[in-house]
Amino acid sequence: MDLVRIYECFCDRTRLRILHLLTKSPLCVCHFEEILGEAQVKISKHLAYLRNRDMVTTKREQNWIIYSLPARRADELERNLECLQDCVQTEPVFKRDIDKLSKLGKSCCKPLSMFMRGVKGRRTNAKRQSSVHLRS
Amino acid sequence: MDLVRIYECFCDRTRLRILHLLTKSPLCVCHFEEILGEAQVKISKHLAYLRNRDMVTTKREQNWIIYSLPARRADELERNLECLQDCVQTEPVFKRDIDKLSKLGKSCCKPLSMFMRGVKGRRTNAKRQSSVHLRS
DNA sequence: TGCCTATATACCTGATCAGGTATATAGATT
DNA sequence: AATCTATATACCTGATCAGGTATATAGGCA
Repeated sequence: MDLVRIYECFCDRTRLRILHLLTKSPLCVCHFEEILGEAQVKISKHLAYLRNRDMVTTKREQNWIIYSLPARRADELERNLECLQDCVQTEPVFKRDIDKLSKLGKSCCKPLSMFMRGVKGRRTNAKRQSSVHLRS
Repeated sequence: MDLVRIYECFCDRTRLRILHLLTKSPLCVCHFEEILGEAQVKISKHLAYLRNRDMVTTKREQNWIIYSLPARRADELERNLECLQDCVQTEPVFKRDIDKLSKLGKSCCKPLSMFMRGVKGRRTNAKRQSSVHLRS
């Protein structure tokens, strides 16, 4: 995977928040709308941007399209996602996003736990992933 | 330092190569021209971009402007520079740049070793210095 | 003084992008 | 079948950007 491509995906705040959230859990568009507080079209277009660059994968679950990080990630991507998780601590908005994520519950479409079936985090961030309680 | 700003600086290949080189050594514009094989104006404009975002600092040394990474770097920047150094191994162009860097010698302006010590009063005997030692 | 060298900047063009409004589409539901 | 819901896309605008050409500038030097 092209390094510059990764940074292009990282260099917009909305996309960075989306990717950061995805390191914690697969999510559908309405989750992002809810957590980021942004219009559907804006979320949708950033997701398309990421999808076009193989930065996220999708699957349909009834009415919803669930976005995930790809199961197999190039080393560079994995490293940068880890770096991102270390770096966001200095910027409150990312923490707030995670907060909202853990409080989502059933406020929007399906309980998150549904989306996580058959999705496992990868080695290094498995620990981090479990630090957010996603039970509905 | 704003995370997104960092990624904006990283998301162009020329800038990424410049920053990667700077993790090894301070360099002047003609060094970049030589190593990257790009026109002066292109290098200069990317350096200005980085300078405007406090990603690099400059000092004048006789005829040359020496670019360095800032001495004190925000945690996020430092982490991402380290991550970059880990990541570039998959892309040959970065390795080639470092190769060229170590072979620069006197082919262009001053021996690198000059730039690496914070000299101010050494103009008169600077010319005698011939050997190049690169921090790796 | 005036020229030289290294570097910066002004200006132009075409590309990409972010965000908005309006509309389309695919699958689910009735 | 028609309709509803979640999501995607077409189209528009203004901003930023990359790269090119031409020119400016600052300091060193003859």
